[in-house]
Amino acid sequence: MAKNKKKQTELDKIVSLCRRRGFIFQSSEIYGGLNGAYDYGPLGVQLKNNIRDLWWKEMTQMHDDIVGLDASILMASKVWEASGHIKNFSDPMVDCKECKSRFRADQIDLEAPCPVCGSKDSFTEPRNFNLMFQTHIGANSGSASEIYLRPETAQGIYVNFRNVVDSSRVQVPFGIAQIGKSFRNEITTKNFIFRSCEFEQMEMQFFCKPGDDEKWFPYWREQRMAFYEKMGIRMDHLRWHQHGPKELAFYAKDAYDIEYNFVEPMQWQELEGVHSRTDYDLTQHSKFCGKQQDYLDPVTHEKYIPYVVETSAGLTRNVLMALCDAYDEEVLTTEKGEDVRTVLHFHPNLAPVKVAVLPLVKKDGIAEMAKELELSLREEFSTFYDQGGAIGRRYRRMDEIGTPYCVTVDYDTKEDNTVTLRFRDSMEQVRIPMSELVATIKESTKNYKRK
RNA sequence: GCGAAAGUAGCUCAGUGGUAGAGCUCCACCUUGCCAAGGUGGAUGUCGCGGGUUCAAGUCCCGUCUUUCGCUCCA
Repeated sequence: MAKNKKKQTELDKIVSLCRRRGFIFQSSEIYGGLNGAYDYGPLGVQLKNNIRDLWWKEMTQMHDDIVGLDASILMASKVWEASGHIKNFSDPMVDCKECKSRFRADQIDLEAPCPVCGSKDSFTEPRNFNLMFQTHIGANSGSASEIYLRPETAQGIYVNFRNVVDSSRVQVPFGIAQIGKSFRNEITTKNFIFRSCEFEQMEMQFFCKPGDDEKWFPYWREQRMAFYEKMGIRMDHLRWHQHGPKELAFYAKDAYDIEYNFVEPMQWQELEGVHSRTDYDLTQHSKFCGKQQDYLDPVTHEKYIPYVVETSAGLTRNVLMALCDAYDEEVLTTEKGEDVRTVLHFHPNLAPVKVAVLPLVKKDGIAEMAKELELSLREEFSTFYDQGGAIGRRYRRMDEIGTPYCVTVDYDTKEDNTVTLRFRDSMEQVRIPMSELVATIKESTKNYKRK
């Protein structure tokens, strides 16, 4: 009978909103659901695509020293041997038979008593947990055909380093950007889409001369943080976390994470990593494939294996961050009493629906006029037309999915071709000629500042 | 994967072995001249899934899947 009466956390509310309004659903829900996998609904996929497009534009279009790539998810198993994933992603684990606690075999003394319950000789034999998804390529399932779904996108870039250098007329220093899915057999999935088995990464590997990484590493840290400011994220919710010696991966020279202060109960969690990876990856691939993955400087004729500065952001995590950052419940005092307005303060560039067109009433040709206006705006913006229910109710529905602009057509529109433009954050409205709508919305988007 | 708790309409929940419920949402029509909750009508469920006990199971038992919290891990 003891019901789960724990109060709903901020994250619970966001999960609920995502489901209710069609942002994010659990995978395979009609079959009871699949742990750690999520489906993006009509609004969710648009939000995700908007973030993805902003990142891609920022990294490739705005930096002429970065080129794009889309590598295959399936790669030769040798890639993962070279990268160290096969060795390092298989953590041998032991369980205590008494208290059922689980430990990494390499992190505890197997001869000592269990650190949790103190039982002696209670550990199971170490067992491997490979965090990489494994499958077989080809019809035969022999060990020769064993293959993995990539656990990170970075290796797809490293193994194409020579291809890009040989075909693109790029010169070091330059970067390769890639967006794509990665897969990890996480033991525990947690916090909604924050950690899932299938996730999307937005990565850029910047190749530079050894030593120059000292310059590029701070440069990219600054660039990446500036990106979030452009996205309209509240900057007091972002911070840097530098990896201490113990956190640092064995190959990394230095590593910073951008952390975001997610809503309760998550708080500060990693959003993106900016890591200095030295020549580790290219050196490893040189060894394993037998071909030097090096670079010949056409000017100085120096030959070297470049150092790498990596920016690696989770697209999936960015979606959750955008939702958390935007989510707000405003208490409004109206004539009818107190009213709570749920609103997503997305930057207009992120909002899945940018402009809603609403007829004030359905009759007297108002609806037809509004529909026509909506059609004319489609070329410029993602639009939504809604004629159902009271006008205030329709505004609130748009607030809840983060639509920044609502355009209302009324009787005056028939007379003088003006419409009301209503702003989501301030709830203010201005009366403008229809002909100025596109320019006004674009201008407002450009100057958008999160309250 | 281990331990604990939970799963009933799109959402929040009531229903303690005897015909499946409420409020909100949603849809249609009316009303509505700019910020939710006005009127009338309507739709929605293999009570997570599978098995068992019983004349009878949403309710009791077992398994399973999912969710939440801890352990472990992490872009």
